[in-house]
Amino acid sequence: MLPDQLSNTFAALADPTRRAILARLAMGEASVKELAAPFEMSLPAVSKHLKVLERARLIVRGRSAQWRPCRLEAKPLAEATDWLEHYRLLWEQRFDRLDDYLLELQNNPESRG
Amino acid sequence: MLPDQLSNTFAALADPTRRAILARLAMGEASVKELAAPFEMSLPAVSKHLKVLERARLIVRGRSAQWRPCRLEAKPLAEATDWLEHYRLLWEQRFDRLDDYLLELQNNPESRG
DNA sequence: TAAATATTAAACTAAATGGTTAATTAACCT
DNA sequence: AGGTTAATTAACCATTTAGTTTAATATTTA
Repeated sequence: MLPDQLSNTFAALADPTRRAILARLAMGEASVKELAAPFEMSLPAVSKHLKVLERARLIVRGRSAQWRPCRLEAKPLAEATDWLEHYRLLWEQRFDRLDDYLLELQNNPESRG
Repeated sequence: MLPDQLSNTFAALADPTRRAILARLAMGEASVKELAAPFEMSLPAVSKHLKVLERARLIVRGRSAQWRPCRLEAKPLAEATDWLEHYRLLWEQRFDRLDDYLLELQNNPESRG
């Protein structure tokens, strides 16, 4: 299946290096070298991670002399957050109902059925 | 790198079939066959998706005769949501600051620098 | 023009993913 | 015991992923 935006976003988030890069970019633009600094892996490896983030549209890259500064793109991340938030509500509803049931059971054990 | 919980969670979410399964499970427990029904793929394929969800601890499986009902496990999903929410705040802060700056620039163009 | 810096491309490898079909296990029902 | 239903395992395949090292490209600076 050709992956949709949401799948690409979650796949991009499924790697600690890429999440750290996004966290850094939340502080503002940075060059590839700056982004690579905290990691032990090679520069091409970081470059590949950036390409993954770019293909998933989580970052955009500018150009300034020999640097290619990266900038966060918030929208797809917001969509992923929304998806999770939406289902969070459903799960919590379910747990609320379960809580209600357990509470009712305590107060009125005969209502069980 | 051996993947952490958060990476496993996002990786599990990076597939539309698995997200649909989670959405279904938000409505309540279901058997493998029930979960497989909406999809065109084979049962073993769905079984594998469930194994991915189980390994990522997004679901737990019970046992009842020949059925193995699946149930949603909310906690890791909540952690993923929290991660995104946390950074959502940072991004939005940044955009707020940018808005402020652009607004100030309009009102007082000489403040640029 | 030549050297240095920043970044990507190429070629390779090992492991993981997502799917298939066929066979197997486990529990139920006659 | 034998058949049916539910689900997993096994064996296989193609593609993707995450990393490596080496080489190439682009831009600034001396």
